[in-house]
Amino acid sequence: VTETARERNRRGEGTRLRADILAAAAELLEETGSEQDVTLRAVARRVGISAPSIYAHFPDREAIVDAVVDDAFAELKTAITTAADAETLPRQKLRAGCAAYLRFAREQPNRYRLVFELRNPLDADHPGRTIGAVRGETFQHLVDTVQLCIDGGISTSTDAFGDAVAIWAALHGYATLRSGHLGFPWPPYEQTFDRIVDGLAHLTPAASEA
Amino acid sequence: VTETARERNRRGEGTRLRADILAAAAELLEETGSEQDVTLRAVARRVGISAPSIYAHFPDREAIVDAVVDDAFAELKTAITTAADAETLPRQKLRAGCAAYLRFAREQPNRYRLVFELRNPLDADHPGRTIGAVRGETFQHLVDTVQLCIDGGISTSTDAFGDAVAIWAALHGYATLRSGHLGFPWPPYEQTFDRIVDGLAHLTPAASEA
DNA sequence: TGTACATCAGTGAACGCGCGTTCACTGATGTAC
DNA sequence: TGTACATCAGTGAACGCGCGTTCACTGATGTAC
Repeated sequence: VTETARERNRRGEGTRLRADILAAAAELLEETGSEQDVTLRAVARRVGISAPSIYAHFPDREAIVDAVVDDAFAELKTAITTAADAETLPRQKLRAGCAAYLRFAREQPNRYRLVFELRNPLDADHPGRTIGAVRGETFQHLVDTVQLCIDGGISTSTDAFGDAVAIWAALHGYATLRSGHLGFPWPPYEQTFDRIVDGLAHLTPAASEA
Repeated sequence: VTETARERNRRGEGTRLRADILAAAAELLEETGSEQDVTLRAVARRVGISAPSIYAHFPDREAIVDAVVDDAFAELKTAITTAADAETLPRQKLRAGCAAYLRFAREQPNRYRLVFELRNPLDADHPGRTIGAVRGETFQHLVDTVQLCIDGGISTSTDAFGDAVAIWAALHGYATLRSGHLGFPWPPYEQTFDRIVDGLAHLTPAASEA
């Protein structure tokens, strides 16, 4: 698979290559589904450069994958908060945020998986790789939204944090199983979504909303 | 890492090596966490044989991993059904089965992950690898147990299948996230378990049970 | 305006490695007579 | 009971491959004077 050679960057535009490398790595990851298949040489081939050129922008192969993960998580956070902020009612904020989460996982299943599964933030082999602040903030956003529902009287929950954990787990499991087991007779998408979000957030029926 | 050489099998006991290979592969998988690290040579090293010896028992490297997956799933199914069958009340059957599922995932997280994530039964590259009958039967066991709860009047659900899907997704998500994100401030184990099972199966409070 | 030159954005060849797989083989084990 | 031999359970060396990484390099681009 030979890619078209790319034009050499002009002076001072060396950072453009960095973005190209990241984009190629993300594509490669999404196509192969395996972090280990995102090889330095494969990335270079896709970008249209020689392999050593990558070392001007990343210290080693791992750093590329780390950067892809950081990018992906930032994108996920933006998708969630943007969707939630567009709504005003607590119930709709919660549902919109969760829907955005699932949409990201559905549209880029392998990139999603990498973020949550392959790159264990507490990987024993990589102690420096800690759970990013972005992750904490994103989860906190879910907790806050559940709390909004409680305060708004549309959730009978008494523990926003505990419910947020259950919702996150259920959404994550649904997203990964659904994209992985394509032959399973999945019920309509909305139905399972409703069961998970409404049920685990202890939402009262929608009709009761002011 | 040199392993102790093993004794040569006596005649007619060639199949014992097959079992040793499988056990070594399963261990290796559990330790490394990556299917791709279960190399033919690494397995051979661990068993204490030369690499080519494996070809007497498996046609290629992939076949070893496939066999590990089949073994693991059979084990998981047995764990679930055994736990559920030991109970008589529908509520306890459901809870015991789900608890056994989570226990398996907790004790052998990487083997569990391989079964549900890495080895997509509908992998486009391996069309012959279909979702085994064992998988269908195991999920059906969950559906049946939820139905038992409905029939026994301790669940207000009207759709055992749909609820089983949600429960499976939530358990799977909880299992994988919890074993992967060790730094997260997880609530007590039982609490999340209760939220997921009782909530998604629409169980009535335990006190109402006859 | 012309030109020497420093710098930048890369390249090409090479290294050692572990891998899956093949091939021809070996030596202990059991069996036929 | 003794022995020739077929079979079984493996082995050791070798292959070609793609990998991450290193090294010395090149040639276009911009700039100082």
